[in-house]
Amino acid sequence: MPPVAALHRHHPAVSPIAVTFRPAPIDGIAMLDRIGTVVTIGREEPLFYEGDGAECYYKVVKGVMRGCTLLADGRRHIGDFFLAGDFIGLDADKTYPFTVEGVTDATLIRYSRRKVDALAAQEPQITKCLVGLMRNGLSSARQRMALLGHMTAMERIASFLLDLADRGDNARVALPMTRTDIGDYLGLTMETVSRAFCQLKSEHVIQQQGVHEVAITDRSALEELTKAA
Amino acid sequence: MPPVAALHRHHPAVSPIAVTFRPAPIDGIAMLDRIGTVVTIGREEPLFYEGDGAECYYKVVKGVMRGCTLLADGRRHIGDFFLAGDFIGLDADKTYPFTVEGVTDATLIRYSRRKVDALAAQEPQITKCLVGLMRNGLSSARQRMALLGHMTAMERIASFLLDLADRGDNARVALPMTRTDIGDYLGLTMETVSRAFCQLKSEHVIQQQGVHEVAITDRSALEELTKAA
DNA sequence: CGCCCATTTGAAAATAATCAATGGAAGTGG
DNA sequence: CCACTTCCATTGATTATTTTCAAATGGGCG
Repeated sequence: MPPVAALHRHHPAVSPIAVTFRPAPIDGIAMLDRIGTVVTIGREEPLFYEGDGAECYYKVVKGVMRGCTLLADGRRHIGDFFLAGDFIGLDADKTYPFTVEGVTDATLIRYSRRKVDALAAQEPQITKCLVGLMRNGLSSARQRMALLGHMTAMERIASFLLDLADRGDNARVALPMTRTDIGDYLGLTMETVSRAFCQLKSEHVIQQQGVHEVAITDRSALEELTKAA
Repeated sequence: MPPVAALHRHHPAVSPIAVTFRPAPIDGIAMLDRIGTVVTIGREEPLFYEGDGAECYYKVVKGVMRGCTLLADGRRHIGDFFLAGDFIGLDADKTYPFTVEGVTDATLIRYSRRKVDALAAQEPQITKCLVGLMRNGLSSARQRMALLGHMTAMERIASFLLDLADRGDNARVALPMTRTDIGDYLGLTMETVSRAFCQLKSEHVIQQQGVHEVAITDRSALEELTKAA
């Protein structure tokens, strides 16, 4: 149930307070898009590195990105997968706290933070909107902590699949990332991830169309597995 | 290294933009305090429950609070310990996403959200301040995910102790919460927590003055143990 | 002073990690 | 277009860590 990616979900349209007359109420994100520019990133290509000056926000339009940090002992932690609609960088202070790379080829919109701040100063809707996105990020972070702290391998995988299912073609789930990526995201090894998938397959809960796509054939069974959270 | 509690740290004084003349620049939090009221909570007493309408923010003045959720299988997850200076409820949308209870007797300041919003509409500093606090929350949530996903029991305990040490009397650490609380916070069982403490004690890394206070005698050893993150 | 609850300690069981080898798919270069 | 190479995924066996179950200890509070 914990949403896969943090800073997304255009939350239920902000109530349009008509301070000045305007042809139609404009959503905060729509306003942002006016100052955005398009960026494309290739598979395994970095968008920015941990420690880089955080000068921009990004929104994923197409493809999947991952945010990861290298731990002191060489292990890699994936903090988030960013799917279409997700925002990247809202939580950065002066510098980005993690590296972001393309899991697939991807298209993003880049928003200069300077410009966003300027716009936000005029349009309180923008700020409201960004704060809402951050709230969502905190909410999903909280759920993921419960997952990482208290769930078994199978429960984590089940949650992960349901999250992805809820964000796309319910039932047909794309898994563009590697098993290692999934492991680094869920706090498991690649082998454990693989075994969990195989078990779900053998129990006819999912079907696999190649390694990077699964069909959920028994959603309720998956939901049962996440009952721990 | 992951900060124990999320929404705190009066961040480096916001640059005072003198829009109108004012005797002295007033920090966002100081402005907030004017509309706050004091609340006291006893040990094991709830401040609010998960699902309650989120009508207030709180700041801890004295004592320790915990934010917890009950998982579907009966297990309990502690999302955060809130220490003096920490804010509670900033991440709530319509309702509080977790129950908050006193670990010790505690004193808090309650801020009506309605009033805060009204004040924030006039004073952009307030919003900046709140956004900064949320950013800190996201930052610590991220670090805690890495901890829960990738660290061993001993590494988690070491991180936890260092976090607490960094927030108080460096070296003399108060542990008002039970071993079970710590376990529910770190994703471990009470027994594992106890064993880790005992091992640290036997290795002369810490000393115990009763169950609820430890003295760090070898900080660098603790830091070494967290090298995984 | 005695009871109760949290903590500590011990032993057994379960879960996931690690080590190791095989299988397969995608991409490269001839 | 095919063969080769490389990387990723799967599978198996073993090991390590943590949980679970159980019992004993000890401190704090009435």
